[in-house]
Amino acid sequence: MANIRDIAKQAGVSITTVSRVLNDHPYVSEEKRAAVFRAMQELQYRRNINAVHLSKGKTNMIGVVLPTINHPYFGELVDGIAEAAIEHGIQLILFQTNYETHRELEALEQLRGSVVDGIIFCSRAIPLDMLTTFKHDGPIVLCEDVEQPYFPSVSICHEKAFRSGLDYLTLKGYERIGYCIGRKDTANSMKRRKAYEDKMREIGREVREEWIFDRCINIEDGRRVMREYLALPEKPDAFLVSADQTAAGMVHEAKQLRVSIPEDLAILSFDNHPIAELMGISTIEIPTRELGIQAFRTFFKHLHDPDTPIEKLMLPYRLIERSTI
Amino acid sequence: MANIRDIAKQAGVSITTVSRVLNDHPYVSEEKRAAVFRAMQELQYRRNINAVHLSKGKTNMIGVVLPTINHPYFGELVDGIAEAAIEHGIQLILFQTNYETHRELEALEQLRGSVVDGIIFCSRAIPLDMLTTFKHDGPIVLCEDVEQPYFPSVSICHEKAFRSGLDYLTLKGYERIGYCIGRKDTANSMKRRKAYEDKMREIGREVREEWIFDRCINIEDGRRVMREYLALPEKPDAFLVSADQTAAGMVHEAKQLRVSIPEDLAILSFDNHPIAELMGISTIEIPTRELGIQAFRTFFKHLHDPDTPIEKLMLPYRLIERSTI
DNA sequence: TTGTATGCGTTATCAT
DNA sequence: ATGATAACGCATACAA
Repeated sequence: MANIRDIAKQAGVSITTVSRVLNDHPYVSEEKRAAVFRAMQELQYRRNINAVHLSKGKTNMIGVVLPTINHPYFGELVDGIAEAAIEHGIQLILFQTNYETHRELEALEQLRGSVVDGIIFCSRAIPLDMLTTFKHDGPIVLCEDVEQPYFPSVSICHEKAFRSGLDYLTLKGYERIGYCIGRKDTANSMKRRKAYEDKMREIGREVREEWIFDRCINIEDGRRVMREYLALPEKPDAFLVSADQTAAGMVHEAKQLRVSIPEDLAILSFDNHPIAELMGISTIEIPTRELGIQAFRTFFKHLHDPDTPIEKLMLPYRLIERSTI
Repeated sequence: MANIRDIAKQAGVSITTVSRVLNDHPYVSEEKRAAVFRAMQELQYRRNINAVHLSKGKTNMIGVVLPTINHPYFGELVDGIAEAAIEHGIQLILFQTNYETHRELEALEQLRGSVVDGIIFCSRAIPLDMLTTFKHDGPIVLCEDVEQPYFPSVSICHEKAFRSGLDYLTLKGYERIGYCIGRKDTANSMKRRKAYEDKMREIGREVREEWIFDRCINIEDGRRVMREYLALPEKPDAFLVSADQTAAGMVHEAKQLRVSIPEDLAILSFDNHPIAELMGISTIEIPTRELGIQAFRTFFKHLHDPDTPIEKLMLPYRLIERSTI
């Protein structure tokens, strides 16, 4: 592979001049510029980007941390991030954590080792105080509804959204309400629990732990919930479900188990991914793709101006009525 | 940021010794090793991986080229690739092409510029002869059923699979068969067309261009096909559809348009993604995730032994009967 | 077992 | 407008 030195020799100019041509600097005569281009052509020159990275101390890459890419929510989110990133010539490097915190730490080490210029956490499992350790290694953006002054974040207001869902359910006459969340310990889930507890208090119902289902992320989880629902001595009459995928699994399993939806059990979920429309699931739309776009924009602002104020950006959600309520 | 030199000074050893400790080389006395570790601790040392990359001429990163990550097929494929990659400490960098060839070229330039050690094409649009130009810049693996001696590939045998689908349809009494494919010009699609033409000849039916639908990838495409189907003066009685997503859109739109499936129209699709089960779609399962795993393994073999013979790996498919036939 | 010297390919600084 | 040279941070052949 020809390098910048070979080009310089071939074109009869200095290395510096070649570098100037490479980087569109002014102050290069047309003749020399042409000579450099010719030499690059002849020698099939490609610049070694690792050398650029080392020299500049930047890579134009951003780390994207998520549990799995194979899920509509993260697929849409990354799609949004990628769309915004490509406009600025920034590449995405993927860190699939499978919910393991040590994988998140690996990603952070990459930030510290300047393999990436920054990180967007699509989902976070490691404690915030551990994260703050990496605060000065580059911009970190969170996609979650969490109270903290250290990192910018982008999300919907999960507490409000969950509350809206509960309001809608009670408005429709349901009061024996259970719910499903992804991971009990995430910020988003804690917000939801708070909304739930508040609402139960408001309508004079008690919180029933056996009506709360944890680890509900994909379709199979929904099936499991439905089977467990059936075994419940006292059953809820409605479920608020934090992901369309899970709701889809519930609806499908309900059909097998001859549970009528919404007669026996009403379901309201979140996301409004394509599957929700296909299966007629009532849901609260989360602008996932837009979330990704905004997450990147936020990252980019902080990348170029580290003094950008830490903001918590909230995007709107909206309820979509279909036939599971 | 402290560098290797600072550590050497602090620990009172040479740079080489530090490097040896860093890379787990033998022949370092315990005292010095300890001293180095202590210095690294004290100075909060992290090694700059870009420097490692430059020095080694490798990055331990692999480029993954695909049109969009936000689609179950590519989601599963990447999931498989990632699973295998992580075992070998290799990172994924994502190139979303949106089906634009210049984006694929950008990815290839990154290979040439040694930003990535190799590339897996989950979907390819640029011509093969252009691709061969990059043959010596690093291993390139294709996930398509294409005849060529230059690159290893991993796929199912689309011609046979499509033929199986057609056989099954005719066995069930359908002969007025149309089909949907993703992109007319891909290798996979051309294989399918061949299978279709052969079968039509075999059963004495002519190929009807208006029964062939191009650009069928996602759900919305399926809706479109269904509407166009309804406007057809003469209608097929069955469709072979190259993606569950599209089939799902068709089934959903059919319901709206009061077309009975399978009475008015039978549908057999490919993939067996979760949505196929949820919607009861008969489909031919493609082991997408396994495809990804094998694609990575193939890449990895070629990375470490460039003389590995170029192979075309074929994975099995299987038909799953549900209720759209 | 340890260290010296050199290379990796580019950018940046400072002269001229 | 152009060029010589010093970083950038690490790995490694070679010497000791």
